[in-house]
Amino acid sequence: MPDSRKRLLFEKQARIAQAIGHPLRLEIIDFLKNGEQCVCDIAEHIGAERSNVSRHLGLMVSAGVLEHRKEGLKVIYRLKCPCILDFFTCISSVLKKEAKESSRLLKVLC
Amino acid sequence: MPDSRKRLLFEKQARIAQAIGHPLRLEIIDFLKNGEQCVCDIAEHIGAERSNVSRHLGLMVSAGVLEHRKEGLKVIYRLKCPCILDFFTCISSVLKKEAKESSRLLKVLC
DNA sequence: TTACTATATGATTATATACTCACATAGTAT
DNA sequence: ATACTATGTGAGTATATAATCATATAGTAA
Repeated sequence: MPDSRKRLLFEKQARIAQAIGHPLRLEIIDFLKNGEQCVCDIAEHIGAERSNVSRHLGLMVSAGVLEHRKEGLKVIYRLKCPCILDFFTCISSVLKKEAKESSRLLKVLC
Repeated sequence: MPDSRKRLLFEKQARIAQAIGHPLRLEIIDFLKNGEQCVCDIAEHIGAERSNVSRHLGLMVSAGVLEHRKEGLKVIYRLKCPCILDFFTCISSVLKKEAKESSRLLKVLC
């Protein structure tokens, strides 16, 4: 793979990682794992302003993480690919590794 | 799980996702998958300023993605957990999904 | 000691992101 | 038509991030 193409790929990948790299957005993704939801229900669930939630949703759509459809007045968002949930598994491995280290350190100190 | 604890978890997870959400940092992680490297070799490989690379590395260490050790003058960085590489698999799934859609759209247009 | 190398970091600037408020739009209901 | 609701977006502000340059530190070698 040529260098310029590789760089473009890293940029695309970074965009996706960035799109999920925010606590509210992760909470939204976690909420949507059980099925599609409209903006106002998402906003209520995570306890944030609708306009703010709307922006976060737009960002995730443009990053290719979510997709949406209209239903009357409401706009319904859903995960574009359930594979995005693998992120949680992957992140958990990193956090577990960290937690193990902390507990090991704690044992040495006590 | 109580709400405050859940929020804290999302923040920790977001920090990790953010730590890999940058093209240069992804390139560094990709470079380190084959083994540990010192700062200057990393900087040369990705073609960026050492001071800049040093900051990116520090950021990833504090997010728990990398760890480092000293060896003489050099500081050697490595992946703290190879599981971070699963991110690439996960991201690829999202990108593939997107690519499939684009090609389907293209077929309709031509 | 001095000279050199690798790395980290303070200070600065530029840019990006997050959030809020106010308003516009679109659909629904009366 | 008016009134209402859900959503999106412009404008502004605050904060975070990225990059660069200059400098400091730490180890090496002469």
